[in-house]
Amino acid sequence: MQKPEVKTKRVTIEDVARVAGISKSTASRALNSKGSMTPQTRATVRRVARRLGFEANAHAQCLANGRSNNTIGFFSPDLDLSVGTRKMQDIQHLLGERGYVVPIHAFGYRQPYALINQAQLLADLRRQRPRALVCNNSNLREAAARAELLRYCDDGGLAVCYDWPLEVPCDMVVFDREDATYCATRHLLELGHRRLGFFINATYGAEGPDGTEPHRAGFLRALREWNIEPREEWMFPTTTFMQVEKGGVGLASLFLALRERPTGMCIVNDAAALTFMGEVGRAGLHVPHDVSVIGHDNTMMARHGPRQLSSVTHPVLPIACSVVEMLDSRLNGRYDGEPRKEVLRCELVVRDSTAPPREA
Amino acid sequence: MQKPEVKTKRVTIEDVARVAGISKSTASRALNSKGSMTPQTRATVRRVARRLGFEANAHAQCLANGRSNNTIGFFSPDLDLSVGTRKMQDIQHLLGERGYVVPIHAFGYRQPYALINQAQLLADLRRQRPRALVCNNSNLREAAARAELLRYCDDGGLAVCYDWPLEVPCDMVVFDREDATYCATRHLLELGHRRLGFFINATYGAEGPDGTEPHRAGFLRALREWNIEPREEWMFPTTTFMQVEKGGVGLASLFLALRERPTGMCIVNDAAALTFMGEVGRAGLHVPHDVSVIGHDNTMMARHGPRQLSSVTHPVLPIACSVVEMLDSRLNGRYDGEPRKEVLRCELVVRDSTAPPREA
DNA sequence: CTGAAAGCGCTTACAG
DNA sequence: CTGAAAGCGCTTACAG
Repeated sequence: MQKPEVKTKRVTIEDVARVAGISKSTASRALNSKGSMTPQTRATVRRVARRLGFEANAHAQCLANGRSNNTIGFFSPDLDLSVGTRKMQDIQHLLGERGYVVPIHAFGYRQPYALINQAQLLADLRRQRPRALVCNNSNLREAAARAELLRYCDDGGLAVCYDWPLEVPCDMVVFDREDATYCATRHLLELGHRRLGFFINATYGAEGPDGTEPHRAGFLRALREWNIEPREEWMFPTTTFMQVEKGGVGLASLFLALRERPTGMCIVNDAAALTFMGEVGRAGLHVPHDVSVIGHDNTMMARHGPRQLSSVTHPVLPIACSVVEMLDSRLNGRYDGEPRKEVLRCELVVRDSTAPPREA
Repeated sequence: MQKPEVKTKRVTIEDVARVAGISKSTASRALNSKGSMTPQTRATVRRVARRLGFEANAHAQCLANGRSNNTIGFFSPDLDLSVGTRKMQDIQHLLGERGYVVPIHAFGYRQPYALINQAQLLADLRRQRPRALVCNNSNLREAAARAELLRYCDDGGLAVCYDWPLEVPCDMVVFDREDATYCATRHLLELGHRRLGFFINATYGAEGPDGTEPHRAGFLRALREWNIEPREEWMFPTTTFMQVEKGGVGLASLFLALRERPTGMCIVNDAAALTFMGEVGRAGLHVPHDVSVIGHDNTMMARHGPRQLSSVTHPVLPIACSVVEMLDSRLNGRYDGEPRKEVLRCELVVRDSTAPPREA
């Protein structure tokens, strides 16, 4: 009683060996370019393998080898539509060039982070026994998830983390977010703004190791340097929209409802900044005359979109290169020392969404 | 001579069994909730496993089971910053809710597709023996890659493809792109435009099964219905920028250099449409008075950005739901018949980037 | 250069 | 309810 799809038996290395008239051992060596043997034999085995359509079972190989040799797990709680994904693209690509397969274990914004069991997912990934791990830990919220990562490292697993400082004994590339928002805010202050608002979307709102959200910290530091007291009602509430653009829409309505408004807005994320500009513009306000806006990340849309947006850069490619270089040096044994940490910073890009305030 | 990191031997199910004082077989059953046994025993085994930090080796399980039970491979030649990724988010999420782990094998835009060996990557994925495969085949260009997919299906592998019609015997959800661009173009025609331009970025330019690119085909069909001859110089050359926004910038400079310009532009991709609007706006043209613009996908930025953009929707969630439903019904044996095919369509969303042409 | 054998870590009939 | 044994498909010392 066969099922409609006759699941033909998979061809194994044993089949290849039999047809080629040699042993499994030799077949394996021929296929993996190991040991020495007659070029003759090697060629025959390969030909037979091709003809039979042999494909080594990756699981059996991993089991025999102890560790999968060329797959690197990529873990990221984020799969955004912006710089986060761009970094993943770059890292995956650079690693791909070096011969690695890098499946991405990421999670989009369909639901609040709280509902995703990050620890479980990391554990699942670890059970795959990848050769190494690349981990974007910027939204690795649960302590349990961090514990999983720590455990992976303690077990001798090779990992490189990026984007966020974390107390894990592995190489790390961090982007100085505090500094980024500080730079953005300072730009507004230097233009003469004294009434400043701040907004961040929840998807960017992970907390730093010291318990404070770094973007907010950078904003407050700049204000402190200028001896300005932050105004409660201008520290706009973090929204939990999974689509950051919606955050900008909500922000605009709060802003417009205000009796007394800031003259400058520091918004952590270009997309949110652009939708904010769109909404207040349609409400009759003029940017930058009525309100200056500075975003974060310096995306393509900030540069070339319908309205240009001042922003601070997010060093996507440098971060990716550093991650890959660190990983590669470990994989090749070029480096075998203490965990390294590299910090990368933003640059300010001024465009016409920021100008001195009207009253100045 | 031990290496600095003493790679402690991994704890196996054998260790668990030994400590718990029972056999491997029983330990396995206890951990996997199979067979029947004293609640006592089961509890003991689980406790021991937890205490020892046992984690089943996924490869060994797959090998023993014949097929990995809960990982579904997700293959996509794209990892964009728009609807493509949004669909992946949704599919991954919906599948995750059903208990599956869905690592994404995708490839970003760092380089032209030509340089990526899709066939090799698909073969690698297949060697992982996933429970099933979800495949976004919209940029599955190489015949070799298609052959790999076909082979996977022929070998009895379970797959669901989406986004693009392909001659593969598996369930399929396709978005009618020809129709989408037809609708967008018709909107311009109905407004009275007769001089129409068309632009598509290479990343969207895969060809349909009949050898024509469907968006272009939809554009031409609309023109034909209105008895309008397409003008060579207004069929703007497809650019190969990996970042679609740049496509809009290049398009703008070509457009501005034209002696005689179209009054309406049909642009396949909102991001490109928005950067186009930005660039021509800064060159002194007014949208929609000097030129009407309609995009594709109806993204958040089209709705809430600095300039609102008419667009046609891309049914992200419906596509994702259909894909998951089809897959789920097969996995659960609720359906076991012939390959199914579902076609989804766009809706037109009119905003203020389109208006009747000046001369009308 | 090549082959027989052991082993990777699990699961699952098959006996008891 | 539980255990001994076979087997999943490969690789790699170890002999020859």
